[in-house]
Amino acid sequence: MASAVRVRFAPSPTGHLHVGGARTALFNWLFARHHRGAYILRIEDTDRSRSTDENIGAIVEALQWLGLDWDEGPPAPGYRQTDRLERYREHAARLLAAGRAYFCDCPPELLDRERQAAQQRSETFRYSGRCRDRGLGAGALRLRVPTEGATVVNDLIHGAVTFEHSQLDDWILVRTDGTPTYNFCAVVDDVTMRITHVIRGNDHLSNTPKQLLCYEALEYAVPEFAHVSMILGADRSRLSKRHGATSVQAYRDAGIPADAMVNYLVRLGWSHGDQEVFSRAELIELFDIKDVASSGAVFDTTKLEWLSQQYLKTMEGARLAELAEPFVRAAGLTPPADRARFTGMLDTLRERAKTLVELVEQGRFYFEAPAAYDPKAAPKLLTPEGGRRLGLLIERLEGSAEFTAPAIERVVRALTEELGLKLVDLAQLARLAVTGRTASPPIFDVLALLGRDEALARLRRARAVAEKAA
RNA sequence: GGCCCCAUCGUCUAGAGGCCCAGGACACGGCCCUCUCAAGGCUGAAACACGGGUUCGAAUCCCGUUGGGGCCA
Repeated sequence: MASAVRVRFAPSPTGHLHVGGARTALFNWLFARHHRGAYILRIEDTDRSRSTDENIGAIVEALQWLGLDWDEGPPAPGYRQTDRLERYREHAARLLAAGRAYFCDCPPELLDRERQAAQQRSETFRYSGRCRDRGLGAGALRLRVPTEGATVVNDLIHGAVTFEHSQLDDWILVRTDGTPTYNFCAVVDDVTMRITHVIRGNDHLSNTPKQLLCYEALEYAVPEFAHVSMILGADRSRLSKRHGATSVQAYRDAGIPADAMVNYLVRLGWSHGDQEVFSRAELIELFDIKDVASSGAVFDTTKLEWLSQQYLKTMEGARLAELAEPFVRAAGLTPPADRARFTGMLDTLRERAKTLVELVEQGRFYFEAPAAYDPKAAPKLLTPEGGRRLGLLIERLEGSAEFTAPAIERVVRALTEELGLKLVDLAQLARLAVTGRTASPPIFDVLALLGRDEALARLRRARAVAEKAA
C-alpha cells in the first residue's frame, strides 16, 4: 500500500444530516476503515448566515448514532472552515503573487448582462477576462484558467470525464468582501488536510475541473475523486422533504436501529452479489468505492423497514432491551424491573414490529392493562357465554400449580376439549380479555409473561364486563 | 440555455460479449404452517428506455434519440 488513505466528510451545517449526506459519510468511513486510513470530519460553515451551532450539534449526534466515528474533527479546533480563514488568505496571496490569480472589479450588473447575453446566444457563460491584465490591487480574486485544452477528472466511479476549458471561466476564489468561495475553501482544506481520496456527492462533479485547475495553480498533487450518485425521491427527483422524512434523526426517532439504517444506506448504490444483510465487519472487509453504482437510487422506506425488522428479529436480547427501553419510556410506560421478563416480552414482539416505535405500540398491553376492549370484537366475545367461559378459565388457571406458557397451554387445551370448542375460541377470548385486542403475540406466552396475578386480574375484569353484557 | 452525469422488474440491485428466452431482495398475488397477528416455507406475476451500428454472437462495446438528474444560479 502506498501512502495512507485519508478521507473526509464535509457537511455544511445549514440543516440536519440528511440521508444522502449520511450515505456519503458512510462510504467515506467504510473506505477509511477498509484501508486502515483516517476518516476526518470537517465542518463547512463558510456560509455563516445559514450555519448554526445547533446544526453542527445535530449532525455530530446523527453521525455518532450511526456509529461513524471520526479520527480527526470536532470538537478539536481547526476542523471548521471559520477556524481556517487565515489559511485561505495565505493561499490566495500565493496565487496572486504567482500571477495565477488576479483581482477583478467588474460590477455585478455588468456580469449579469454578460451572463444573459451568453444565454441568448446559447453559449456557456464565461467571464470575459476583462480584468485579467489590468493589475488591479483589490476586488474579487479570480483564478486564471487556460482558454485552450481540457481538464480530465479521473473519477473512481465514473471513469475519465473531460471538461473543455472553453466551458470553464476564471472563477472567483475570494469575493470582494474578502470571503473565500466554497470551491476555493474545499481545495485548500483538502490539500492542507492531506486528503488522498475525495468521496462526495455527484453534485460536485461539475466543480471538480475548476478545483483541479486550482490544485495545479497551487502546485499541489491532486487527490483521487469519487462522485457518488444522489439519493432520489419516489418521482426520481432529488430527495426532499416533500418525499417524506429526509433526516437521519427522523429515522432514529421512528425506531430504526442504527445498524439497519447503515445496512440500508450502503445497499443504496453498493452491492456484493446477492447479499442483503451485512455486519459492520463484513462491510469494512468487503466495501470498495469502485463497486459503487454510478446511477441515482430511489430511497425506499418500505425496504428500510424490512431491514429494520431483520435487525430487530436477530439482535441479541440484551441489546434489544437496551434499544427498546427509551422508546417504552417515551410512550409513557415503564418496563418491568425484572430484565429477563422484559427481554421475554420483547422476544414475543420483535418479529411483529418493523420499528421500535411499532414494537412498543404492539406491546403496550404488557406495561398497562387495556383501557378498552376492541369495539368490533367485544360484542361478539364478551357475552354472557363468554363470561361463563372466562369464569371456567380463571378457575382452572387458579388451580394450576405452574404458570408457564406450556402449563397454561395444557390447561386451555383441556378446557377447550371439555367445552367442545376450538382452541381459537378460547384463545381469542382470552386475548381480548388480557390485551384488549384481537391480535397479539401467542396468548400463552402473553399470559405467562404477565404473571399469574396480573393475568388473572385482567381475566376477572373482562369476565365482569362480559357478565354485564345484555 | 450551455456543460456534465445517469438509464436492467414498481423499488434496490446481480450481470464487466456467449454461463441470461436475465439472478437475488423489498413490495404485490396464491398456497402451506397456524390460538390471532406476525414470522417462516413454497410459489406466481414483473425489467435489459428507443433506434442504429460493431460482432458468428450484445443487457454488456460505439453512435444517436428520448427521458431523468446535477452544475453554472
